[in-house]
This record gives sequence, structure tokens and C-alpha cells, in this order.
Amino acid sequence: MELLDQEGPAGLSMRKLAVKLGAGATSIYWHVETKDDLLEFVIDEVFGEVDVPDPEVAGWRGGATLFAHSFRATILRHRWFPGVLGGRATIGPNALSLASRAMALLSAAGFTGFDLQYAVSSLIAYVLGTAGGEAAWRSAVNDSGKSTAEWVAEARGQAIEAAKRDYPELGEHIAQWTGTDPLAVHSANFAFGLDCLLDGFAARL
Amino acid sequence: MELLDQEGPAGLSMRKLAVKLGAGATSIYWHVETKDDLLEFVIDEVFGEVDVPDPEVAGWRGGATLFAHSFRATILRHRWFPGVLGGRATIGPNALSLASRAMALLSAAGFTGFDLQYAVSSLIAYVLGTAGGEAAWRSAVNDSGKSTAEWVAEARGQAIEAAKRDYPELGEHIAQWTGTDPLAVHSANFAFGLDCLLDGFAARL
DNA sequence: GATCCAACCGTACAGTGTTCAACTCGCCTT
DNA sequence: AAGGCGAGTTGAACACTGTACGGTTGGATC
Repeated sequence: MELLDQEGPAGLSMRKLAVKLGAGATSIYWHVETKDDLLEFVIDEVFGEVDVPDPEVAGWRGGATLFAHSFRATILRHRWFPGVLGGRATIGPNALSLASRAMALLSAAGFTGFDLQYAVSSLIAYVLGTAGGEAAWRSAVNDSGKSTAEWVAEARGQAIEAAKRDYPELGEHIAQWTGTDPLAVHSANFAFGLDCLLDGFAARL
Repeated sequence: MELLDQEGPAGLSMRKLAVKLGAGATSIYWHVETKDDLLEFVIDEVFGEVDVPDPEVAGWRGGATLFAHSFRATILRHRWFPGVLGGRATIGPNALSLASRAMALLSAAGFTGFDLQYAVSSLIAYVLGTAGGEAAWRSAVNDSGKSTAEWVAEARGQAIEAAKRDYPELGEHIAQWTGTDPLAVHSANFAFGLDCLLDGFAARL
């Protein structure tokens, strides 16, 4: 996980991990079936970092909001997570615990049966989708070596240039963004969609 | 793209692509800077497959629903897509067109300024998250070689076994699922969350 | 006919995940 | 005390990856 956090998804190789562990490269295969196996472990480890409050402490809606924000923060702390997760079925113990506690949250809201499952996985999917895009964005900024402000200015310029030809109203809309803090915008964006989703939940109770 | 669809994300290598093209392996590097470059092209190609209806034909809500379903279907047709996308910033022409048309849709709904952008990216994120998980699931089933029914039965058994010890109410909930068509469940799940999100949108107009 | 250049190719390099037979070392049994 | 067993480790090797680099075509231009 340290390797992944520091060097990105390509940074975790069996040999690099081995030297970090002070061991031979192939010794790892005694403890782990394959590299995918290893990744499933670190994935579950990440799931263990997000906390899902009990329904009593903040109500179902407050709890769901807290959970979503914690999940998002966890993903942004481990930006390789969405990319590694993509295309993998997850049933580790921490993932199970997360699912169970999230279900308790929405069960307290009043959902039962199918709808309960639907609400839980919709919420998780929304966070994963949003934070995944955000993580991708931040990684791109990081890899470019530029400062965030520089990168944003340049990207916006390119986007406007490209859009102006074929989609003038889109270019105009992007131009409107100048001078705003991109991190704050992302945060507000996340909160907006989350509130919409939870409003939809509430309307069904 | 054919290689990716047939053999999964690991199936696309420069050499395999070269023989499929009847060319030398390194000739590709004349047309493409690097493999990531190549992937950005196929990603944008995928974005080109999702259609975003005009607001007039089905109203903003009908259009958004159609868009979401088309997007989901596209992702399920190319299950490698979420994994490849994870950690990449996308500004290809098709992605731009998609963004522009999606904005037209929600602009017709009445959104303006920040909220317009928020709504669009929330919608996209929701679809990406949901369909991404679904694609992962289907890939896992496919790779196992088992039939869908077999796989589901076995996975449910394992999950119940694992859950029953620590999360009895979750195991009970999973057991309740027996005998349902998993594809239909996924589809209903998607529609449920989508409706919730769009309800939340509607409430803000 | 000479020049030029876009396009293509073979070789080579460093690095990847994984297999396999050999090896060490501590504990248990006789 | 001797022997054996098995958990844990290891280095060499294999097939493969993305890519840099120098050299090679074939056709257009002057």
C-alpha cells in the first residue's frame, strides 16, 4: 500500500515489494496465490479505512452523508484504488463489514427488501464514480509536475480551444469557471449529487 | 478494441495489435506516442458509442434516462472500459461531444451555472460507478468459466457462509435473494438509483 | 537522377508475473 | 542423539511486456 500510494499503480511489483520487505522476490508466493490475490488484500484494507457511523449517532441521512464523505476521502487518499478495483469482484471481510453497516444505515431509514439493497449499492456506486473521476484528475495533475493552478489554467485553455470550434456554448460555460478553486468545486459537486441522491431516497420512504 | 473486447484488458499488447494489423510491432509508435495515448483513443471511441438524445425528443428527464441506459449498455459491451478509464483524464472529441449534449439536456431542464455542471457530472459518475461494478461482476463470472446461475449460487453460498458468523442480518438478507435473475436485479438496481438521482434533480428546479 | 521524408521494421533493453527445483532451519518423533 | 518432516525462502529461468534507437523502404519533389 505504501508502494501504491507513493509510486502509483505501476509502482507495486513483486520485486519492489520484496526489497521493501527485505526478502526474496518469489517468497511472496508462499503467502499469496498470485498478484491479483495480493491486490484483493490491499483493496480490502482500503475498505477498512472508511468508517460507517451507526444510525443512532447522526440519523440515517447524516450517517449516510458521513459515510459518503469518508469513502470519498479514503479514495482520494489512495488514488490508485478505483483503477485497481475496476474489474474485480470484492468480498473481503472489510468490504463485508462496510456493506453490513451501510445496510444498517439505510435499513434504519426505512428501506426493506430489494429497495434496501438498491439504495446501498446506488450510494456506493455514486461515491465510487465521483471520487474515481476526481482521483483520476488529481493523479493527472500530480504526474504533470505542474502546480494545480497552472495545470487547471492550461487544461481549461485547451478545452476551450477545442470546444469553441464545435461546441461554442460548452466553451463559454467552461470559460465561466476561471478563478474558482478546483478543489472546492469538486467538493461542492460531490455534495450536490449526494444530496440529490439522498433526496430521492427520502422521497421513497 | 476488438482485442480488448475479446481478451480483456491484458489482451491488448503492442505486438498482438501489430499482428492483427499485419504490421511490425514498433510501427505503431509512428502513429501513437505511447500506449497510454492509444488507450485514450479507444476510450474516446467508446464514448462515441453512447448516444445522448436531444431534449426535444423525450424531454430532459426522458432524455437523461435514455442517455444513462445507453451509457450503461456501452460499458457492459466493453467491460474493460472502467478499468482502463480509472486514473485517466479524458478530453477526446467524443467525450467533449457527450459532455456538450448532456449539458444541453440538463440545461433544458432548467439548470444553469454551477448546478448545471454538477448535475451533469453527478449523472455521469453514477452511471460509471454502477455499470463499472456490474462490468466487474460480469467479467468475474465470465473468467470463472461457470454459467451465471452456477456462479451466483456458489458466490451466494460463500457470502452467506462468511457473513453468517459476523453479520447474521446481512447473511439473512443475501439468502433472501435466491431464485432471482441477477441480470434483472442489476437492471432494476440501476433504474432505482437513477430515478432517485433524477428526482433529486427535479426537486431543485 | 538526386534528394527528402513519411512510414515502417528488427534488434535490444530493462522490467514484469510466475514456475520450479533446490535449499535452510526449527520442531517432533523415535 | 538421529532422523525426518514440513513451513518458509530462494535464485535461476521463461515467456512476455512497453519502448528507444538505428537502419531501411518507397514514392513524391525538385
